[in-house]
Amino acid sequence: MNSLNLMKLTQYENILTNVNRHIELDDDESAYFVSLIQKKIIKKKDFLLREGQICKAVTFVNYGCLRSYYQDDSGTHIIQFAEVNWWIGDLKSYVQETSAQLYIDALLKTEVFQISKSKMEDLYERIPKFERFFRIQMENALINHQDRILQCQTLKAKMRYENFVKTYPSFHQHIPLKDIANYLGVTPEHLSAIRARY
Amino acid sequence: MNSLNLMKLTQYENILTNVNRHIELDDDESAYFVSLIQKKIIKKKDFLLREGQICKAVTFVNYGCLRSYYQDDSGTHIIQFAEVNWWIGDLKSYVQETSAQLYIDALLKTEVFQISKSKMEDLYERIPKFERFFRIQMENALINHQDRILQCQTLKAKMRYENFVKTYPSFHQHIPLKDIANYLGVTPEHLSAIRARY
DNA sequence: CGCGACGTTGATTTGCCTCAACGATTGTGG
DNA sequence: CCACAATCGTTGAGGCAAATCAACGTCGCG
Repeated sequence: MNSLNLMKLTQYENILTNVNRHIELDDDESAYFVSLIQKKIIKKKDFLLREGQICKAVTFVNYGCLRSYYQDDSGTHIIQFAEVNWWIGDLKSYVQETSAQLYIDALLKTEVFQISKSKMEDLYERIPKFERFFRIQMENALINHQDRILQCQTLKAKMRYENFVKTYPSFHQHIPLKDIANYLGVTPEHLSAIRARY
Repeated sequence: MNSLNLMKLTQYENILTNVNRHIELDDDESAYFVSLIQKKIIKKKDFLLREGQICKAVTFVNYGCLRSYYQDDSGTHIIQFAEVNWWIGDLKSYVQETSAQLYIDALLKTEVFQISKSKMEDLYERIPKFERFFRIQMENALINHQDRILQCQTLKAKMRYENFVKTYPSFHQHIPLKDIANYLGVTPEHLSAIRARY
């Protein structure tokens, strides 16, 4: 491991730490992994993905904040926010190689690390541990989604909002109220009314 | 491959076909895989899992129909139905080894194949392809859950019901209306009213 | 500075829930 | 095999949570 490699690794600290929560990489593996990464800066309000494109990479947020949403004639529907250390993408489009149904854009200036699908396949081939990593990643995402479905069906808007604030306290900083309302599945007016009642 | 093994494999046709949708197994691998399976019959209304237990296995439905639900003071909330060729479990409990929040019971006499967590770990060790299989499995489940969250937030009960019927036409056979209503997040009365308006 | 986006408030409407009552169906014990 | 109970689907009346529509003040940004 030479100093060039070390330099390279420091800027990838976030993502390496994230990966190391579930699998252990030695230095060569880390170096190979980061060599697959493509870095990208997205300006506020710019798009990382648009409906109709094919989502060809998995994305990790190194700083900033992204938002994925679905759009139809009845409006936009926010699926997910992704801050630092979150993964995001249009999974369906990525897996099935069909056109994306989601838009992904930036609420702030955001830096992401992307690994293309073909490089992901190389990665799985060369370091099979990553199959495990992304399986665990998917499992955790699935658990969160199950919780969200449950909440969406069983809780009134007030409780959903309180849970949201408790679960993602940091999201409040960047995310406008109307987006939180949208994510929670209520109108901004109604969320505003809820907050007015402390 | 001797005839004993062949005999063993035929009764595992469903699950092997299911696995082979995403990964290819040779005969030895198939034999090893099925050797990990524990078979279980669940009578109608009996439980496969109860709240508070730890979910120690992944479950595949060979025939019949299961139902997973969450229970609290406000009642029961159905998370999922699982017919033939579906996988089911309390993922959170399984992954984190915490007590289950879900009940799983049978709507019909049901046969399941189970693989315990410790055997799953052996399986991942010995046939790493299975990491891939379950990663894909999780990805697909996640895609479904995303769709469901979207529907739950954007569609009125009538549309949700129509989509349900279209997506899972076979579920109608076994599953009582009140359970479908519960799964969709509406009252049986309301669903009944919806159906009355053709 | 002026425009547009955002958060707030209020009046009205609506989708869905709650509660209650009633046949029809299923299942169970005698 | 029947009688009875329990469960299920349906219908209707009344109530509530949240949507819709509209108006208004504030703020950030070009």
